[in-house]
Amino acid sequence: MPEKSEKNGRLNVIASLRKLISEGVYAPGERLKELHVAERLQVSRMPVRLAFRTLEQEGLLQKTGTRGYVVRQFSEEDVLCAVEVRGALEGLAARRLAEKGVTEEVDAQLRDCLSRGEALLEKGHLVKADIEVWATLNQEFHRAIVGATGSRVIHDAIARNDHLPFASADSIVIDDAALDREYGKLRMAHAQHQLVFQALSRGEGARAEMLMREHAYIGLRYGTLFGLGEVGHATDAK
Amino acid sequence: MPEKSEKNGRLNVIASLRKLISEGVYAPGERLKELHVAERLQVSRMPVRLAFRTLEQEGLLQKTGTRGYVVRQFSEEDVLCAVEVRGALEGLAARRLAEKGVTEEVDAQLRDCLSRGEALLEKGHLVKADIEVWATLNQEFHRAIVGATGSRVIHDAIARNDHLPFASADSIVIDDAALDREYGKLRMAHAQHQLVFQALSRGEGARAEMLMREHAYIGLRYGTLFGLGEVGHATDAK
DNA sequence: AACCTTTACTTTGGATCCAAAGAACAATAA
DNA sequence: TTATTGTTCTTTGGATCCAAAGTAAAGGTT
Repeated sequence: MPEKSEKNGRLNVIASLRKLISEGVYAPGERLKELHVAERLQVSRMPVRLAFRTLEQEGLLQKTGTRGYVVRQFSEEDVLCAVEVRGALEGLAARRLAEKGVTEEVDAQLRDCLSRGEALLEKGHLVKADIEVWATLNQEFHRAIVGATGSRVIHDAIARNDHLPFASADSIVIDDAALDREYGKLRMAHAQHQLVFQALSRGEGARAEMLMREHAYIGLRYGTLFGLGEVGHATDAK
Repeated sequence: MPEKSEKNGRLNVIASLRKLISEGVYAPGERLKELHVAERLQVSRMPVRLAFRTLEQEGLLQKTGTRGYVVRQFSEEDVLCAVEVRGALEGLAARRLAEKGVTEEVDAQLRDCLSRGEALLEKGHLVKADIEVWATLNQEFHRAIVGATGSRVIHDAIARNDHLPFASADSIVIDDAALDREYGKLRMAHAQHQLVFQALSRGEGARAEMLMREHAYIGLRYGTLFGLGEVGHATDAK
């Protein structure tokens, strides 16, 4: 049972349902009934209906022709496509930012992200908590760039495509081998961030775009990056 | 008062509201109240609430911090961004299709669109009805390409970004000068379609992508294309 | 007279009730 | 025995009611 918001004691039905789906409680392909979900979340059917509609537009649910919703299932190709879509859009954002010029504030933000990433790398290895640190860091870096373009249209377009279940970092299994892989992936991602930052600073729009598009592929599990096997979950949040 | 659906006598609240907004009945920046809209459309507040949520995700409405929704207003830069977003995504679709290879069925579809475009051009001038013919034709061409990629993820990403009010062709003023401009624009668009088709047929992915991205800009009013003045409405639907 | 507090009203979000559409099942006829 | 039709039940969509939160206004106090 998901916890309610402290602020008003209300349950965020959308978030809860999204969680249930990404946890696999509602399996891909499964039919979702309003009443069933409502009872499970202890709310009435109305907020569930609203949530269904939202999640449909996010792409998590699919309206069946006749009636009702079904949990959408994603193929490996879907994952790759989602990554490419994100790359295309963030690439667009990067190009615009480079052409527009990086303000001092954004420059400082990005530099901060990079130095924090540097600090993480210097330790030479990762512990479990570092994963979360990196996720936040990475998110900040990307958000800063997208935000700095100043275009809500682009920002929203990216946000709208960032709801697929494999875009969450929750499902990483953390053992030593995984930490090693993560470390390698982190090194790569950090290097790419540096390059993107360089291109942005120099105002090299086309290069910034290209680098950002390439960078998106790191969302696929590192180690399977070049073979594209086993791409069930990406870990490069946002 | 919008007409109800013949099928079940029900009113499509989302479509009606979208129409009201694009017609300017609800002006950009205006606060939208559930009750007010409900009374205007002669429905209860519930479907309006559903519609608000949908239209918010489409980007037509904006949730204000405190409460309520506001009709979103789009700047000229927003229009340009939306065009570039579409270009980026359709470019992606075109590249994928080229790399995957065009099936005979899709090849036939595209050829059909091209020959119908050719027929339209051969007349040497346009009449009012031709505008609609071209709009359909153009839509078919783009839909065929996006559909042929076989990726719902990409398809949906494009669909989600195709709801902005300026993406509709309704607002073209049709006088002789406008028809002349449309004819010129049509020639250009047709030529671009031909090039895209060529690249697709040859399996030239990068080129197809580039051409498609460029083609997106024709969504801005032709004649103001190079100066980017007066870009309030685009006419290249879908 | 200005500011703070309290109260009333506006507006949104949630719950329950009702109607209609679709699906499943059963019964009857061929 | 199978197919078709009618009936019942499930499930969704809409309407109305209720509660809570936020806003505005009015009155009191300093």
